[in-house]
Amino acid sequence: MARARQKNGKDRHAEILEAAARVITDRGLADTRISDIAERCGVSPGLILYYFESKDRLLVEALTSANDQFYLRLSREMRRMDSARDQLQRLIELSVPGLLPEYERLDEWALWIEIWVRALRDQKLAQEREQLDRRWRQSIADIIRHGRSTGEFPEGEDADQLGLELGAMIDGLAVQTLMNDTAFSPQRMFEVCMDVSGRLIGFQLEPSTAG
Amino acid sequence: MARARQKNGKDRHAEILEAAARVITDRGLADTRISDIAERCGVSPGLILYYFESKDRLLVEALTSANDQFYLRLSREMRRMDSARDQLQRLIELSVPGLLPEYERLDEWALWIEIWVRALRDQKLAQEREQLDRRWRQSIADIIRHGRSTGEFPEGEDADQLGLELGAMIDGLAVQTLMNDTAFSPQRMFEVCMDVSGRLIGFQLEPSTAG
DNA sequence: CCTGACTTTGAATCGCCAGTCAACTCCAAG
DNA sequence: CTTGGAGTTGACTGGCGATTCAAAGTCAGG
Repeated sequence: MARARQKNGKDRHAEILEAAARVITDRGLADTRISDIAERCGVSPGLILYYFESKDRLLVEALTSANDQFYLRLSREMRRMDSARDQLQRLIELSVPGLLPEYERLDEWALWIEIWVRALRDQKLAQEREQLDRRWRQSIADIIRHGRSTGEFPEGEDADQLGLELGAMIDGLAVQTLMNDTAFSPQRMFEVCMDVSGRLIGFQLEPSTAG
Repeated sequence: MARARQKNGKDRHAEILEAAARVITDRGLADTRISDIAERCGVSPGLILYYFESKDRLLVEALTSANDQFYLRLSREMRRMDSARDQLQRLIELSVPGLLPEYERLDEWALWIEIWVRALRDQKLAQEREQLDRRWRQSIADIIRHGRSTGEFPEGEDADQLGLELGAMIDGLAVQTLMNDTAFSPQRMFEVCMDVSGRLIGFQLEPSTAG
């Protein structure tokens, strides 16, 4: 019920959310106008407010739902893999801004930073953010636990703790990478993440690409 | 010359920059109005634009100059200490949002996130940011080099590389902490940072507070 | 072919705020 | 005392953009 598809088969609600996420990525939250979103959907500005109570609500929903989709994609992939090491590698790959062209990445990280800024003053968004972040750390911790149960990884520090540490490092590095720091390429971020993960979790890295 | 003090001894330029930084911290970059800044200075809105070409320039300058001051404070403190371990600990203390009340911290990190967001679309600010960040990693790397030269720290991975890794982790954790994540206190961040630093650099942590 | 609910439009309204400006204060120098 | 320039004020302008709204359009069911 609730939000059914239109006659022509489009789900306007979702369509607008996606357009909004794209516009935010392009222009930044602060410079996103309703008419930009409308334009991207090929509809009139009025329609946007027909589907969303206000610009504010729309933007917040767009930010979180984009993140949701990233998470869904991630966990779908994780489920398909047996090896914890492969899972970890894939998680890192997906986390490096601009590493994989395949998914026409709309740079989730840019949205993520916008969430941070806004969550500082928006109670509701702050809670959502915390939820999303918990899930993110959890994914990492789960991989570690999985690896330990299969013997791929040695026992060691608390997995949740490691999830926190690695998650934070990935966050920090992703920001650098997103900023296009000249001292820093996506490839480099990938290597650093794998390397530090190896040292903190306690497994050996294959030398180079495929040793 | 250039920017001399006023008759009454005030340096309006600096005064406005500081007020701006404060307002940005309170209200967020997006909701900062010229009149807010004026109000905080106790002057009329017109005066703000008498001293700064435009709101935009003022805001950018406020963001970077606040960060500058953090750096100056940091390096001043570092110079006073001999022990690399003490330096590292102090650097981390200063980096944890809300750990030290002493410096009426205006939460540099909140400003830092605003810089990230804006640097994504502002070429000039992007360059400044990179400069500031380089300095930040450098500070960490310098401490490590210092510690190795005195024998406090063992030789190991490239110091600049470690600076990058630790810097990123501190960034990531600082964001979590700033967000007031319930799973996360300033104290906890401090411990995690010290712990991971120990493991990555290769020194032993004193057990607990003062072992 | 009607009817009415759901969609869509685009023009009109409305408040807000950056930036402008003419006038005023204050002071130092002559 | 002047005078001139820096500093300061606060009212005013202009444009922008969120939101509203009345008028159309579309379509399913009767």
